Amino acid sequence: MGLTKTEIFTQEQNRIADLAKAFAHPARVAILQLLISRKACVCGDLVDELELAQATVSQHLKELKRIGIIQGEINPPRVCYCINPPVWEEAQRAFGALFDTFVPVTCC
Amino acid sequence: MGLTKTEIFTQEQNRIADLAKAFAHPARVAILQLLISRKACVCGDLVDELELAQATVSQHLKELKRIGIIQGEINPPRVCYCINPPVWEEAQRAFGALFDTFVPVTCC
DNA sequence: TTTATTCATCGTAATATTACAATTAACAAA
DNA sequence: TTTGTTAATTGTAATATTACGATGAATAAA
Repeated sequence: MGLTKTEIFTQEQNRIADLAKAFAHPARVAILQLLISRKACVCGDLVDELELAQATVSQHLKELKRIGIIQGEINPPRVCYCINPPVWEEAQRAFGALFDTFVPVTCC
Repeated sequence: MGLTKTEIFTQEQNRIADLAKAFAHPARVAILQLLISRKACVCGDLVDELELAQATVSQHLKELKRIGIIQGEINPPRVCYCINPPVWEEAQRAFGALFDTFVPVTCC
């Protein structure tokens, strides 16, 4: 099918899954890392850094914007992207909390 | 295409993306949470808990095993699953490090 | 006005993912 | 040996994702 049954999961589970998607492709990891390392918001030189077509980079940026973890400021003819702190911190908290719920136990 | 160009990314970026995939579907998040909450390793009652067909659950378990974040112990006719601590901690470290590299700056 | 630059969007092709029914495999118990 | 139970695997259908060329929109500069 390829169609996730979101209705049978909690809102939290669906949100975590969505936030994880921001990191679930190496190109998006690379984009996020670039946006962080160049403290100033990088624009389309992402295309130069990544060996991907401009349309492909734009598509990944769109997905990151949909999730909310980055924001873009139009500054014609350029667009300036950067991490969106509230959502970044939301992800940090959500994953941090999830990771912390596991306490190693002898098992199986 | 649907075919990720893994060769143009670093090993670290590809690994983070792979680890993120463990959390990038709400069913897998639910499975991981169940494996954690029932400290004893749950087996196929995952199928009862999740409103998903057995084959679907098995497929998600296979993906989680591929990533390495869970392990299964065959205990016929049952299989006992649990979190694989080293990989869980690898993910915790990897995401923790990534989250910490971002320091909020005024931007755009 | 024309031209150049940057980036989003559209269209398209190929592969991946999600989901499930049906089957198979592996074993315990009768 | 036969039967029952559990879970993996297979086959299949439908949707999603990834990637890119081409086009379009928006604006600055000439």
